[in-house]
Amino acid sequence: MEKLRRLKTAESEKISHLDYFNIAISVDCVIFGYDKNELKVLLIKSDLEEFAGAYSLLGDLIRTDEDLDTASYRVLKERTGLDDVYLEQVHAFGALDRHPSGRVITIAYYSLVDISNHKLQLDTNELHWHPVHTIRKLAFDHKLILDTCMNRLQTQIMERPVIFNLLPEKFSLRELQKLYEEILGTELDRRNFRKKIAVKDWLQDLDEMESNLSHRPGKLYALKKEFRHKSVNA
Amino acid sequence: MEKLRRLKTAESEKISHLDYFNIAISVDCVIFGYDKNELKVLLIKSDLEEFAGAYSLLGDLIRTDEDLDTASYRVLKERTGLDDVYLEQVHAFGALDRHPSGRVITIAYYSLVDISNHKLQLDTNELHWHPVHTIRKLAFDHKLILDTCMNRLQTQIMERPVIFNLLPEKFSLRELQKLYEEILGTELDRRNFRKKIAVKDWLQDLDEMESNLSHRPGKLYALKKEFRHKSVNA
DNA sequence: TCAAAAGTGTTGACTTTACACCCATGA
DNA sequence: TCATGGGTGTAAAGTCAACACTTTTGA
Repeated sequence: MEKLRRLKTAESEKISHLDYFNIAISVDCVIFGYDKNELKVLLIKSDLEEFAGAYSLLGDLIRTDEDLDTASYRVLKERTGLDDVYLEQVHAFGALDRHPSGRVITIAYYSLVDISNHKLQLDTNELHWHPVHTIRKLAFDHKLILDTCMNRLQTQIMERPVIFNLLPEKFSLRELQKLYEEILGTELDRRNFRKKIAVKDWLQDLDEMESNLSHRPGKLYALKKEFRHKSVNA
Repeated sequence: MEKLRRLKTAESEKISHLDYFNIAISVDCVIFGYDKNELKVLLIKSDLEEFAGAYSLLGDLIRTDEDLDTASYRVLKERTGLDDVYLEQVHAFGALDRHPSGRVITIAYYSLVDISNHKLQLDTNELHWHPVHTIRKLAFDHKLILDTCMNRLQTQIMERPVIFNLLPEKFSLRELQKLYEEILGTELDRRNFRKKIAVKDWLQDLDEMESNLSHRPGKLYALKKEFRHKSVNA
């Protein structure tokens, strides 16, 4: 009762799979920024007739010679000129009808950029920052993707030092707290917040103070060097 | 300085994208089972010459007419005959060299099945349950995928009632605790464990007892109906 | 009567929350 | 001198971890 089984070679398998090579695959990036106490996301006017007037996330088809993370870095770099951003893969979306051009499966990433420190050329290409809380609908399934990434961001900021990618290198605890409150949608007690952050031991005291304020200046901090990672995998 | 911009139609975009339709996309399922106090994963002998002798996860290319979750359900059903399993998407893997046949991006799922309750026809197709802790290497990047899914499982069981998909409908608290310990790789205090589970309020007391044991029988419980979901999205 | 596991509460350590006053700065 | 936010500690509540004895069953 022994069974003989022919081993396929990779090459023969490739041929038998050719049928399946007509699904396209893309990355879409939820690019978060923080400016004037508001969490924002970078959107572009959709260039598809089907979604005329609607905004969409920034994305592109994946090229055959780049892996997933590389593809999303490329999208970010091409669209914003930035390459020191935080990137994290969140989820794959593959509903049959999610793209009117045909079958496109997309891998969603969120990324965090420090708006203030970078001057994007936004005016040139219909690219704009939109306050996250004002966004009601987007092209494709991008609202769902945005919400999924927003949830992920909310859980991540409690667990790992990612939020600092949204801030300038030097920041005060007040600025940090405001950002937490904006992302979580809650108010936090100042004393308890400071204790919680102190325990995590993420921050370096810079021995510098804020300036140009109409009130008592606070100390400035920076994220400790050992936590400055640009992305997390798996 | 107004700019005129031609809107593409979905159809025209499709044509310009044809170049990109030569990346294949698959799903791979980490199918966990629990038997004889061991967490196991269902593996198949790789049918690629390049990985002769190695085992791999169960996966398949995605068909053009099925979405991601459907594809992984299909893989499960085809390979195991089961369709009442828990499935959850975990991560997309897309390294350039992860598949010797060419560019294949895979979406990894983990799934949980109750081994005892289902008789798979395992002998027919080189499909076997392997104790998770004994697995050192797998074909492709499947060891990485397994580890990623294992981590996800560990965090999920603390937060949501997913673990019950590995158990028969009726189980004792001792069986449940053993399973937690096996997945987490730790020992748990019995009294504290029972308190923790009680607080979560996931269980229905069946007013039945174990039987055929050579020691004092324990009460039997079942997961409350409202928690019996077969998968979670996003 | 032995072996095995069921069932059950309390204490101390730790963590989290709520809360108020004085201080430094620029307008 | 006013408005704004900086900086700080404590007490009470809640959560978590450690720990032991009696009971039930079948062999």
